[in-house]
Amino acid sequence: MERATRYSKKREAILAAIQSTRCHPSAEWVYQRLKPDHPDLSLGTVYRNLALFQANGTIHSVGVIQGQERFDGDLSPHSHFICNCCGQVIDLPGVTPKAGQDRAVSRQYGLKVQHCELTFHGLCPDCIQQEPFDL
Amino acid sequence: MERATRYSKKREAILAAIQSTRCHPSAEWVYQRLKPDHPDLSLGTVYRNLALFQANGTIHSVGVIQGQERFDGDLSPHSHFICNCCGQVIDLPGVTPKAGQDRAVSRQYGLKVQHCELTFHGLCPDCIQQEPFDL
DNA sequence: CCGGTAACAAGAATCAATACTATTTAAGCA
DNA sequence: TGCTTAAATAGTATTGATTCTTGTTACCGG
Repeated sequence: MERATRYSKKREAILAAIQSTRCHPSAEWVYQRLKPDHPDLSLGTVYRNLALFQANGTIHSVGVIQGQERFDGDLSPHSHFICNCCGQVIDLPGVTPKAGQDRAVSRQYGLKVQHCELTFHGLCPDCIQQEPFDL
Repeated sequence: MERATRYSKKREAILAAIQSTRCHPSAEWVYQRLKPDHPDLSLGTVYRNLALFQANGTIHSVGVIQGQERFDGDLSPHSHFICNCCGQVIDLPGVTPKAGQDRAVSRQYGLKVQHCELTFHGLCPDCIQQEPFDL
């Protein structure tokens, strides 16, 4: 009684788009990116497939930034920095939570931890320059 | 040339509502909570003041969960667990990132880290029971 | 080739969040 | 206390990301 997932060219293109960029795209970004090669692509299809990829763990959500959900196709352990000013997301490879912390939390609180994320917020190099005064 | 911030009974009530609960409320929750005592409260006022509190660091955002932004009036260092099933947020007091990691990231990447958060995702005790099969 | 169904496009609907405008009210001062 | 004025608000309209609906297309097994 498995729900089959058929092959689809659009779905493949959507996944490829996410996995081939480091910019942590939104649904709209993916849509605009694929539009030229897939003129009949629908925004709804992008949303549907992003949800699908997220559900089966193929991609992760970085969270909602300035009103739009942002995704990440890089599953290697790393953290993110999010600029409070421009909304840019920067990868922080090698930056991770304490080892075993997820398991410790699961045990201590009776939870089933499936994912753990460490996120930093502040100003990116570009925005630091444009902010003459502090904070 | 400072922009004065006048006293406002509604604003005080909104802050009190957030600080007096452990449920990490949304704007809508605060609105419904205060409605009985403040029949003429406007949802816009709730949003405006939540943004104000967030801007001056009186409250923090937990992030957007199931389409609604959730807030936290507890500024003590702690982390959160978010249930992927019911959206409940559970406090994890004492659970923190590695000490000094924010400063290390700032230095290493030339960023200005203002805030750092560690978040766990998975199933809460209630939802574990209702999920007979894994994940 | 045919029937069943996943995937899809297009557009409508939803709804959290924001913007707008007229009104109310806090705060300083005579 | 009464006056002034700009912040704060209520109420309503609007926005915009996301989801849903409907009818169509295309893949797959038989």
